[in-house]
Order: sequence, then C-alpha cells, then structure tokens
Amino acid sequence: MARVRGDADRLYLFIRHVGRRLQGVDAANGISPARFSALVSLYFHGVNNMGELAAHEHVSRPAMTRLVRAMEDAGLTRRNKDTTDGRGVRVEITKKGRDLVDRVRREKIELISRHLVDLDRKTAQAVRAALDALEPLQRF
Amino acid sequence: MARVRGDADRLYLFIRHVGRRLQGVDAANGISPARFSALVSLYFHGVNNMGELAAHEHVSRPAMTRLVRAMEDAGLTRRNKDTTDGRGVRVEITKKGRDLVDRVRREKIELISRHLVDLDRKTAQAVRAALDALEPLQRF
DNA sequence: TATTGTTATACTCTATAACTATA
DNA sequence: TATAGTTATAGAGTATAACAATA
Repeated sequence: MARVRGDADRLYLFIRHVGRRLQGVDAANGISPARFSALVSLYFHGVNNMGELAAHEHVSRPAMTRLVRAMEDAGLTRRNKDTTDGRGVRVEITKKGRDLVDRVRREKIELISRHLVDLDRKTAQAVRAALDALEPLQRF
Repeated sequence: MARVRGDADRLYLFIRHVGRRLQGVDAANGISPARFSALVSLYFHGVNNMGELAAHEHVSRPAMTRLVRAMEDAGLTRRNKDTTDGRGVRVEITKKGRDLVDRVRREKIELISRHLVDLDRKTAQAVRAALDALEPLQRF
C-alpha cells in the first residue's frame, strides 16, 4: 500500500507539472485555457447548447455566457437560435475556431510526442498499458 | 509515428481530465490552486524568498506578493526579514499551512490510489515503468 | 411555476508600469 | 544604477443573486 501511495504521489506531481506546461501552449496561441477547453467541447464533443456547455465544462451558466461572448468577439464561434426552444441558444464553432483548436492541439501533441518517440518498444508498451489501466481515473 | 501521436493525444486528454478533477480537492478544502501550489513550494522545495517563489511558480512578483498576503491572512504563512539583505523577504510556512498541505495532498493521493490499488501486479509495473519513462516531460 | 440565458455585483488571479527602499 | 518588493491599475475568469423571456 505504501508503494501504491508513492505511485499515486508521482502521478499527481506528473499531472501537475505537465499540465502547467501544456497551458503555456494555449497562452502562446493567444487563447486562455478556459476558452480553449470550451472550444474543444464544441469541436469534438458535439455540445453546443449554452447550458449543456456550462455543465460539460463544470462552470456556471453566467461564466459560460461570458466565455462564449469573448469567443464570439474573437470570431471563434457563432450563435444561433434554438428552433425547438425559444429560450435556448446554439453555439457553433467557426472555421477559424477549428483551425485554432487544430493548431494548439497539434502543438501540445508534438510537445508530448517528442518524448514518446524516443522510447524503446517495451517502454512504449508500458505507457500504453498504463493509459489503458488509468482510463477510469478520467471519468468524473 | 501515427501511433506515437495517438498515445500523446491520449496522455494529453488524461492529464487535462485528471488535473481538473484534482483541482476540485483544493476547492473542497477552501484553498485556490494557485495558493496551494505556492504552499507546496514553501513546504517541500525549500523556496522561501519572495522573488524565488514567484520564479518557481512561474508567476510575476506582484502576483506572488498578493498570494503571500492572502496566505498570511489565512494563517498559512509567516513573513520574516532577510537578515542578509534588507530588501529581501523570507516567507515561512506555519504549522497550519503544513497541516493543510498534508490534508489536501493526502486526499489527492487517496483519490488516485483508489484506482491504482486494484491493478494487478503486471499492470502496476507498467504504470511505474511509464512514470519512469515520462519523467523528463516534467522538466521545464 | 420551472427553465434558459443574461445582467449585476463581487472576489480571485494575473500582468505591466510606477514607486520605495536597499544594495 | 540595479535589484527586491510593493502599490496602482486593468483585464480575465469565476460564482451567486436577481432578472427577462419562454416553456
């Protein structure tokens, strides 16, 4: 058990440090982590209703209203009325938004890939096995 | 190489999701991620000079001044003059601060451990091997 | 009445520029 | 002059409460 706690501690520090480093890529591309994250939800997760988006991002609805307005001002998203519910708003990612996500995502993956590409086959398999095993940790 | 990029993508998403979940532990303990991170630097990394602390946390000095003041108001740190340089400030973590870090850290590690403890021996070894291999990713 | 989204308000974190005190 | 730290100011993100429009 002491060993498990040691591993958990290492994993925690790893996530903290690498996570911080990846945020730097957002900044270098002129987008905040909060906006980038919302944009990814719009792009890949098919979430485009305002309230759903707030829930998906674990953020209050007023906060999401502001994020969406900022993204809209930057030309990254568009806003449409919900035809089935007069109260609702559908948020849509623009081409410019998709291009930005593609670019930032590519840079982050490159950054990580540079380290993975040098691993020998056995170690690469260990990384894959670890990711498989740790997948449940992502659910929340 | 396509495989490496796929692994990098999975690792990126893993860090994003688990990182967000761990931040919730800070909030549940009434401390912001920024303050908790600075407190950890004071506790474990022997950094206690104001400017050093700002650099270590990748934050401007004015921002660190505010974080330290807030932690001080909460009784988590103490402030001493630097005896060798009249301009300098030494920040010291209090018992209350150490207790908080211990508690939050324990909760985060427990959260991760719950998933690691169920792994079979071979998978646990894969996780360790992965952490060893990915260590260079933490340097920045 | 309940729900969706917005506005109002307030607090935290952040950076840059200007300032004070010491080196 | 240069450096350590602070204060001043401004911008972004966040939440809760109060509100509008629609269901």
